[in-house]
Amino acid sequence: MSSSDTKQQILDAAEQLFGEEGFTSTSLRAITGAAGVNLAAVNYHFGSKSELAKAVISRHLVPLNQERLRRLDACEKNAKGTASLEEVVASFLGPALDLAREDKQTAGVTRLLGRIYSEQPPFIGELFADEFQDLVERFLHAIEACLPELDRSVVFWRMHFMVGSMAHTLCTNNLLTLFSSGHCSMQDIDEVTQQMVTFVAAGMRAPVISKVEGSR
Amino acid sequence: MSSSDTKQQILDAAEQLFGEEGFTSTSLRAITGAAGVNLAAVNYHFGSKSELAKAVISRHLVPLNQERLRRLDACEKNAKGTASLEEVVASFLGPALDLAREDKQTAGVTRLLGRIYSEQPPFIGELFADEFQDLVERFLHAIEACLPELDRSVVFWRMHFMVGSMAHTLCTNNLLTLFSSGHCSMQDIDEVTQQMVTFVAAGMRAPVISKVEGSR
DNA sequence: GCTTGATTCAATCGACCGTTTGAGACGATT
DNA sequence: AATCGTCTCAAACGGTCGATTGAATCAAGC
Repeated sequence: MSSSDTKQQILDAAEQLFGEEGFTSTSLRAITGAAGVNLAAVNYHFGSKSELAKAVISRHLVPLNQERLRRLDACEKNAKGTASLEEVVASFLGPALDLAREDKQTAGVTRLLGRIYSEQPPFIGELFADEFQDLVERFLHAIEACLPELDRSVVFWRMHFMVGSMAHTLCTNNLLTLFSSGHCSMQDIDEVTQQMVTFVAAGMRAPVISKVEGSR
Repeated sequence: MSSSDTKQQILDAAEQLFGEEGFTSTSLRAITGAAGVNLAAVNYHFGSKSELAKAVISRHLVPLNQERLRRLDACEKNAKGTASLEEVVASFLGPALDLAREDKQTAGVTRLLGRIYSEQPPFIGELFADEFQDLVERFLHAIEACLPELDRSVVFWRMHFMVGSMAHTLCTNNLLTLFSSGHCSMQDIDEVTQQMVTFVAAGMRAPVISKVEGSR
């Protein structure tokens, strides 16, 4: 077994188990056991459990965010300037839901990516600074271009709600299946994407309530 | 120190630490240390760490869901039948955000309640069956009454997105403050509530895209 | 003042944790 | 054939974990 084989086996097993049980609840012994490699291999190849977790997340998060920007570029280019709000929202949400497509049975990556927001191991902070700063700025401007009448702070809030809808769907879709007695599931990713884009775009377009009216 | 004093100290400390660090990352020694009680007191008063977690969550979740239903009843009664969509949505979101009001500095309950969806300790399953089944049904019917043209499955999805926006805001609002360079924060809960209700209600009202149009 | 039940306490249990070690296996290079 | 990195392995390290024990403490009832 070559070096890279072992690294891949560890990454695959860790991704699965981190997604199922969370970061702290998953032991290196469980990971190496599932991967069929020696316990010491994690520290040899990755240095520590935290570095392994970073590697697991980056492996999918970096290409995901690249694809988001690629799709945003594409639809801005098509529109020769300002893309439609639905296209912008779909550029953000679509690639994330696409990850759930191949992942339907195991739900490893899906749950993991949905969970990175609410977990807060020490390494999460730097991850956001590295991977999300540019992304947020690009999408902020794209949405502002679609909705010029909105204050920037309102756009921030609505982007926050968009991320919440996505993250919640990625990591707790089984809950919805339970409550809906099976009527709603992640079987048809295209349908989920359409539902989410429709909801979020409409929420983004909501007229702002003036402060005077809101507080009387 | 009386028996109930010790129980309260433990509940308070556990709530705070579970919210900050998560369930598995928080040790009984950290909890009893912060509470100023003996380590064995947790197992004596609650039986186990899991039972303690259930008690911590129920202490706030049960009154929260009661308040939601109380507010829903109130606005349905005022409207003599069908309440407005904004009122229904506010009945669900308002009480949750109100918890963040007293909690601004410590963020114990807030983060904890936002996290119960994405964490999945073994006891979470029964918790949903016990505490959420009725609630979901009541709000489902209230929303369906406001939006009779929507399929039930669409209403389920949109309720799911509403819960996602709320949970994400409860447990990761510091992230939004970071990205928005401090322009958005949870300082003014009334404003956050209004932002969220506006967004969610507009998302709920979105016209459904017909399947034919969506797939061509 | 003694008894009784409820509570607190220090000490300890076995299990599991992440990490480290040093010896061996393997393949490529000389 | 000997050498040298790269990698794997069993074993062990010191610590922390949740849970339990049995003795000490306390308050209330008689």
